Amino acid sequence: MTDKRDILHGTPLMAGLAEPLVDELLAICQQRRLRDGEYIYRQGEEGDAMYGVLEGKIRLSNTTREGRELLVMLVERGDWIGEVSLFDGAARSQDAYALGDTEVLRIGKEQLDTLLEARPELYRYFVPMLCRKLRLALSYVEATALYPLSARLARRLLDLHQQSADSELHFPQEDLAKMLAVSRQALSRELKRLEAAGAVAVSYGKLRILNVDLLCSEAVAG
Amino acid sequence: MTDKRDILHGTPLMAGLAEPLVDELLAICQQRRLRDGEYIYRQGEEGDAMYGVLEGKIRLSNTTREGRELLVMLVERGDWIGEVSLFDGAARSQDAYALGDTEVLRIGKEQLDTLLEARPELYRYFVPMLCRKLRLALSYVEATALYPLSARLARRLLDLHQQSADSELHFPQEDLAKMLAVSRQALSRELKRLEAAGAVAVSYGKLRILNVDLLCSEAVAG
DNA sequence: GCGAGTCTGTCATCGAGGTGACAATTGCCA
DNA sequence: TGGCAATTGTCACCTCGATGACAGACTCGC
Repeated sequence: MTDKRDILHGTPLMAGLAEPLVDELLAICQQRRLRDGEYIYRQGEEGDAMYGVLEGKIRLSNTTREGRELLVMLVERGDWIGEVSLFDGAARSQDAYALGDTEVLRIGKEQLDTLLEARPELYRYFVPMLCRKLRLALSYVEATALYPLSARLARRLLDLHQQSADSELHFPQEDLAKMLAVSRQALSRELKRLEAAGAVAVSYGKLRILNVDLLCSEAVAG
Repeated sequence: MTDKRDILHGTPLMAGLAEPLVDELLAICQQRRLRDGEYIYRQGEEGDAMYGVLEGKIRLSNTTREGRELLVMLVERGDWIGEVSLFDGAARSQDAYALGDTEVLRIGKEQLDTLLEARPELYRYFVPMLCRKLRLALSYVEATALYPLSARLARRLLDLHQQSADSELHFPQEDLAKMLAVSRQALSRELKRLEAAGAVAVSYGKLRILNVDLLCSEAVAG
């Protein structure tokens, strides 16, 4: 229970939420356990709830009819997803599914609406969260449109490095490729380049950031 | 003055704002006239105000050191920009400059903060606005990553068609190319294709949407 | 310790779209 | 009306990254 509490007013979103509000939020949360690969929602569905990650990871992705996939975001402990559909009433814009066994908090639309009605001051705590996501999305738009793979990779590595506050990134190159929407082969080539330059160390199923400054200079090289 | 009033609680954002709040917002707005090409702010600067368009257009764009430009958004009457930097305190993520003679409302950071302090219920009206921008940005990320130029163009034309509620789009192909971050030549070729198919009519400095259904089918074609 | 499945490195081939160049067209203004 | 700048159409050439194929490396479970 202190667990849930930490999630709610720790980490990025809802930071600084007043204690009584945390309680009221906790009161409308249901805890749910998901098995690896289990879907939370799918693109195009109605949005009936938002979810916060307690433990494990959630993949947010878009997939084309032909099966090409874009990994929009790896959602980790303390992040919330699905709130946009609750606010604007429009359909889910991505698929969301668990990566490994995962524990989430679920807040249903009705309960949230009721709480927001009673406590409109809660709205303000969603603002920083939306701003953060908007900035992230805009930076992806910019990077994809204007910079070559080498720079985009460096940027993304820096993002991931900062986000997880860990120099070890644990996922296959395939996933990183899907984040950048490039082929695994092209990604592998770029990683080798970065490794040769001493910026990262690549090994089976993970990679380590060695030199942040080097990555920064790669990130701006045109 | 009724003018400003209409902008504030008309069009997409802050719709449904209660009358007294509109008054208080109007009270902290300064009206400003901009000449063609005049910059409102530049990428990397501190954000000290947000702006709403009364008349004319604002271009939001990212530019690389080498001069390649991405036209993130054409901001029109009733839209607001620059609010994200006020909320999160981080730097401007795009350049913003007037396209033609333009009239804007400016709300300074201090005044907004004061008003938000006094009237925290105002926060909730920013939420739909942020959601809308986030969805738009995510749809661009998705489209750029997963779909070929032909589909992205069709989607963008549909977006612009809906946004301006006008079947005539008045800007050179060069601008449309910068929105999609492709070369003018490639865009021209695609437009010719669409014209041959009867979806649009292309002429000097403008184009007309003729067949929305046709564009829709282009938009999903892999 | 062995085999199956996963992950990584590398190659040849191909296509979408960038680049540079140039002609044709249109609008605008003197 | 004539000239100039902006816009558009089109072409040849090139580059980046996709694709498909395959071999080697690593893990994990039996």
